[in-house]
Amino acid sequence: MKKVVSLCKMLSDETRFRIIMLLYQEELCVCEICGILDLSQPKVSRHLAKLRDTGFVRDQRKEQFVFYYLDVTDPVIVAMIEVIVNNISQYPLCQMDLERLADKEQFMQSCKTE
Amino acid sequence: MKKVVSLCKMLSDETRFRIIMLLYQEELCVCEICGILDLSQPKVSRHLAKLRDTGFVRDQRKEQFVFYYLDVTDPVIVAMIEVIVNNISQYPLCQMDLERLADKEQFMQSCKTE
DNA sequence: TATAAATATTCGCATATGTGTATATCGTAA
DNA sequence: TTACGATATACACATATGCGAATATTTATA
Repeated sequence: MKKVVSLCKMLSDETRFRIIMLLYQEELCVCEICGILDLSQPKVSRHLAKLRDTGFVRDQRKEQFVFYYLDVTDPVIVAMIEVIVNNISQYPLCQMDLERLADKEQFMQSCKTE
Repeated sequence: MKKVVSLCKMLSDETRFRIIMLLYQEELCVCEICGILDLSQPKVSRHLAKLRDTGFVRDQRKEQFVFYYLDVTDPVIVAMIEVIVNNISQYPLCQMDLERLADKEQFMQSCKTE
């Protein structure tokens, strides 16, 4: 129960909500997330830290970048997230994020992943 | 999006989480909820007010009692709640609540619904 | 080794949140 | 109309949260 309530807390902030939806698609480094969401790096970084501390994402360094990826196994947690993912078309902001994700190279002015 | 994020905020407090699970079953008056959850009346009342203000429950007076009931129509919201409801067996505290709900007359020391 | 890019963390602050206790309100019954 | 039961609200307080700005840290590279 703690875990579901905790997931809900993570989803109850718009920025983290968007991050979780993005990471559901694929792992991303911090600067990619900043670029896609168009948010400041400290802001993104702090939310990622919170997601990591509560155990919903993990990070892995690759050369100069730190990649974050979803780490959810509990079926209820997964199902909750998937309800949203499967209805993402209802959330224009998130859908824009996904479009920017598809085109992410275009939004990386700070870092050059490629 | 605001709405789902807002639902998550409502679910991110254990007391409200339990209340939502109860009200998914049936409408209940404040003193029944207090009795089942074994929590103080002001605490329950304040959480119900928050749920009402965010539009997830409504209330209706019947004689001396105020009954609260879930008012969710958005399919995503419903689906999110049902994910939890359908897995309620994983959450002992909520399951106890449901057992007490089935037996609710037994826990009404303050008010006498019957 | 010095520098720059990527990321994390600290600080100061404003606001939000949850709680117990006490009190107010409202409807019902006497 | 008074009293009581049911519910809502106010108050005071402690803690949590989110944020921008600045700074620290880490890694790769010149």
